[in-house]
Amino acid sequence: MRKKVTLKQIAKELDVSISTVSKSLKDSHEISEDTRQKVQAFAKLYNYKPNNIALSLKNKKTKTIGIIIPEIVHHFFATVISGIEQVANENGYNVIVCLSDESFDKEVINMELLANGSTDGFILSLSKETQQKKDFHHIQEIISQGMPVVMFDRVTNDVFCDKVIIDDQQAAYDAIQFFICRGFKKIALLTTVDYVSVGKLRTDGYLKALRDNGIEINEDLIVKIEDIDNCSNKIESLIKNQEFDALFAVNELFAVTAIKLANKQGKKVPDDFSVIGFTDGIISQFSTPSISTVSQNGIKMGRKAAKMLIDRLEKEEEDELYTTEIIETELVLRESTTT
Amino acid sequence: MRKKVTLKQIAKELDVSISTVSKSLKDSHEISEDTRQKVQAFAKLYNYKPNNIALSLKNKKTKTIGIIIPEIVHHFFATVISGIEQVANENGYNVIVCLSDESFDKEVINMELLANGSTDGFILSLSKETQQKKDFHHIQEIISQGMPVVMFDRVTNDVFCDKVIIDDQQAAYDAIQFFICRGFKKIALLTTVDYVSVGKLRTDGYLKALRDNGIEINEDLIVKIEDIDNCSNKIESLIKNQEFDALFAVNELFAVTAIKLANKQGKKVPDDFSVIGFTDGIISQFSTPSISTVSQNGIKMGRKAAKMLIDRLEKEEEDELYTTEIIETELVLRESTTT
DNA sequence: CACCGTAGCGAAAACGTTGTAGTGTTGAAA
DNA sequence: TTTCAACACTACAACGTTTTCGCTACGGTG
Repeated sequence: MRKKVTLKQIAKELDVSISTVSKSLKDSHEISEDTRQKVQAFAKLYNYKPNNIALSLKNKKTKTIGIIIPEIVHHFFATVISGIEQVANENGYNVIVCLSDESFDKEVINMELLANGSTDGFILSLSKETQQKKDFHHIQEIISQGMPVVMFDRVTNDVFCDKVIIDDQQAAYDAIQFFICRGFKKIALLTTVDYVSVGKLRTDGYLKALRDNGIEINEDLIVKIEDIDNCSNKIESLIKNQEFDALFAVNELFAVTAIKLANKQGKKVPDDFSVIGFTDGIISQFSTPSISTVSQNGIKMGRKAAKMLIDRLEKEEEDELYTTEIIETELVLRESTTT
Repeated sequence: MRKKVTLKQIAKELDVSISTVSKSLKDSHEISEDTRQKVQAFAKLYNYKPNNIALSLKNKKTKTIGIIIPEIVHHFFATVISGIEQVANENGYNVIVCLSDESFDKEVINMELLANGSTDGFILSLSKETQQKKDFHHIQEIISQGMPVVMFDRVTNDVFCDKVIIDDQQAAYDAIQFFICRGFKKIALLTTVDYVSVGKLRTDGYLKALRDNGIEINEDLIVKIEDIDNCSNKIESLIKNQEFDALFAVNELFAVTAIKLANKQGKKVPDDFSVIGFTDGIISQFSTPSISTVSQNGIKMGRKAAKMLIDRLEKEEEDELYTTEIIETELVLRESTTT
């Protein structure tokens, strides 16, 4: 086994001081041509690479970004990570990923763990439980220690930091507006319970669009789903008992589930009603019919978030001017809407 | 801004030595009750937490696992990460994720970067390019430095280390056997080019099953796809020009694409032909018809891989006895196969 | 009074690195 | 002959932690 070689070992072997080795490898002009070459040759031979941990300790910089997300088995979050990783990589940063599993405690523990020297900053999306509790002291604490934080998608106004979001309300509004322009008036909504910030915003957009067009809001057409795993009966009863010509779902899982349940009842999308979902994931793309959707562009969100964080990390004077970037969404039309 | 407090600062503040502070916080009996309490109270007040980097440097352990995968926007890999993270978390480890983007160079660079002190070990799945080049020196190098490596899914026999795989050949064999038992004899295959190890193995399983059942192999029914983005014409011509009653695809993307293209030509799955895919991803679950598939259980693979790595990390005597764990697969039957 | 055990604390080394501040030698200018 | 700059190199501190070893003072024992 060939263990990693250190400066000290090289120094000992060549009978020079550690400083000389360090400087030689950095091509310092303080060191004679001769010694430099000797050291460099030796270092190359033994494949010397500086120890990151030692560098981190010395420089008080880890070149590592901490990512805290609710879960990774979720196409949107995976794309965001992908975007973050791209920019991180371009700038010589690594990413360390922690999953909160939608749990407040895990979110807190993970953040505190990473904050003790492991990362230079955070990019995070709040867990459901955190959003419900509205307890953000762990994030406040970390920010107050001077560690930059960028929040994305599931954010809160209670914390001052950089944020990257989409305009959820506007995006939902646009989707509904699209329906209305197509002549649909009875528009159903599949949404989450209100404490999920993005669900709430998308619901607001739905409501606003209806109101702006003078369409009466029918509470019977609005289904709020707490748990995706047993929502079937609620959706089924909507499809069976209510009359509507279009359906807007705040995520693609709701959308595809609705389509499947409609099929079971002999109703066809888009013939019997049109569907627009949210989040441009794999499901929307590959389901039959493929689903029209509000595309969130996770890659772009991730890239933007990483850029904001790194920008803040690399300029020394820290300003308190936090910005909120809004990533534009796009209505991607597919087979689930009639044209 | 309240910067993180260090032992030194506490020591100075309380006018004792650093050692005393350290020992007090560790409840050492060397320190008087009085001093201990004073120090602990102060530390709590200022929310002292030991610096991970300093600990890593001292202990030569980072409690971090490096994960190198081809891409993250891929349900299977995401589930594996999720599994790894679970076990890592249970054992006080963090995970640092690097994406190779299927590029050999990125794989090498990322590994070398992380190997310089950032991680205690690696869990990795080979990039396509690496499999093609068959160049594994970067992995060998890291293993020879005494850093444990666990490979999963896309592995190679040329490297000696722990591995977690599924029995790709057997799984494919079983799927084909299932078709044959149902009376299907003309079975088409959508697979990858041969250098992708898992694609090759699954193809082998297909061939073996046919041979074992005395069914002649018809090369016209085998389509090898290099690039998913422009494979449509190949698949279309298969569906149009060849006659077959069942189709086996080595991943779910191929499977769903085939179904969609069949629909376009007025053929229906499973009425015109049955389909079995590979990888139990979201697509298979939610497409219409939902797709029967060989489930890989990424979570289990991830958990197993993490367990193997951590086991090796936590026992000091290092043995050279590497094992290869085989995660059992499961044939999940859905709507794309007739019963 | 000499010796010893011990309670309570501190000094210092170590992990691997970098950068600043020396140190000693040489050769040339004054 | 003295002075001084240039050269080539080394010592040391620092990052934050843990741990071993050592020191001091005090009380008890013979």
